[in-house]
Amino acid sequence: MDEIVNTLRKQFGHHSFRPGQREVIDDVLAGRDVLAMLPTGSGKSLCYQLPAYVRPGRVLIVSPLVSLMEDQVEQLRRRGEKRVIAFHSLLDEEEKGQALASLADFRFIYASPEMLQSASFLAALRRAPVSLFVVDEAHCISQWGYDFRPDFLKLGDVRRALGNPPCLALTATAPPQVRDDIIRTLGMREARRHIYSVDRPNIALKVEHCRSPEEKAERIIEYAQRLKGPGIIYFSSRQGAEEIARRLERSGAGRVAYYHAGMDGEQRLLVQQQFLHGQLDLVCCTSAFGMGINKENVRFVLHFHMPAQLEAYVQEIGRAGRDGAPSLAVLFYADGDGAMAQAVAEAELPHPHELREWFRRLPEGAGLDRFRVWVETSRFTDIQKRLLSYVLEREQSLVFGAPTLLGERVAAAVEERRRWKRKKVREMEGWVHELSCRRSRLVHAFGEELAVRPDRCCDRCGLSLGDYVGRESRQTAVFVRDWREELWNLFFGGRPPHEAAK
DNA sequence: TTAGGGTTAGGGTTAGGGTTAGGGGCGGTGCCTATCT
Repeated sequence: MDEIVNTLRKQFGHHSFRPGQREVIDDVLAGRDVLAMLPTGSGKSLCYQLPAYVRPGRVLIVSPLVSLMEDQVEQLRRRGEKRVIAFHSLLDEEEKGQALASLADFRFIYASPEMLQSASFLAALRRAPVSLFVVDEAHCISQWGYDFRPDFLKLGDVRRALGNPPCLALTATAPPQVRDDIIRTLGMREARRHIYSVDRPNIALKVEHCRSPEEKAERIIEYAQRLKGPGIIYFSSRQGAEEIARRLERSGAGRVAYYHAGMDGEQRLLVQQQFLHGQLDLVCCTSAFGMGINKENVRFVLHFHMPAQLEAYVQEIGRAGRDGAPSLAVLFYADGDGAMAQAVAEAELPHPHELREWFRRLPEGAGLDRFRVWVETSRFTDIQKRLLSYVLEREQSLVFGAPTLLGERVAAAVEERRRWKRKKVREMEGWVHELSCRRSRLVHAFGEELAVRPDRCCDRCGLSLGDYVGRESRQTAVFVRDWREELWNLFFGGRPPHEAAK
């Protein structure tokens, strides 16, 4: 038996690979740069975890969310791996110092792109060389890097600073343009691409046109009351999510909660845990409820608002039906939703005239440091400031003595981003107004042709909702457990021994 | 002599009151660090 299969059994307790894993692992072990697009729930993390047991050296995993890093660390520790650490802001100074001093002892090092901008962290990584550079959820490079979190775009420089170790980029949803962008940004050479379909045949697709937001609200409540749960309802505003959650609760649609980034961390964690453990039927949320929500049996995903791009839509409906059972995705659309999606998407981009005006007022002959101070003290929003700082840094080669020229450059970069976002919204709207099969249109946007059309495909192919209706599994009251049982479950999982014997 | 009640100081934790800036509904996504009663 070969060494790789042996490691799979010994370390992970599996007897065979899922589609794609073996091919990716072989290329990683051969030291090639790899871009892997594997469907959600296909075991992407195995693609870098297994090679770490076959080859010596350290694996650096760049991850977009602290909660994702923590999940992975916990999973590895449960499997008996002690040589694992996550670097993020929740680590206190002492822990951080100790870990930096003994970095060479770790096998898996998780970090955010922001942390990788820290000079001391990079220096420690250079002393304890990285043998594999992994970027998890690599589509964030394109989706967030150009405005929201520019440090994603600096990952190529980070990799270079670490001596260009082999690179593995992992994602579940990246259209061809985004794949090229990931490869370019990370400076991958002759990258092997392992691309699997984004299509999820067990999720039926439907769009409902409504005349007004109120009509949408009523329809959503009707659906939520009748459909088999559990389900997720997405909104583009926090207020909308809270409001509909309250109406749903009053209407007796089951156990409902809302979730968005405006809540404190503890509340968010509680809702997430309750949903995961089957104590909630419905979550009304913004896009904050996303990565890291791994629940097998979500039966439907509804959209009150249209997301600003197809990739986001695919990611959000992809939280349904991970167990493979029939599931439903319905998007509710009213005139003007496209404009809202655009407004939300563009809010973080500064207006071109505002930008030109700001640059016009700057004195001539200043260096990068002074520009930084001006950006900090300007009236742009925090996110706009970050975008400005990034573009300024990128244009360093330009003569800083000519603010108007620099202003034109920055304004042009921002305009390009605005055009890209508009194109994305138009593509999403095009899908909403599609007259023939929605599934083929969706996979087409990802550069695929639809091979097999499932029986329950989409509303354009004739879809009966009867299969998704029924509430027999829905509980009406919250099941309150004994506190001893609750505590036991929190600490050890399951029920206490004397309870289990009953 | 001893059990039991009361008092006090000191350490640790948490909830929420107080202060400030900026003024009109207007949307979403998260890292990080350094400050506070």
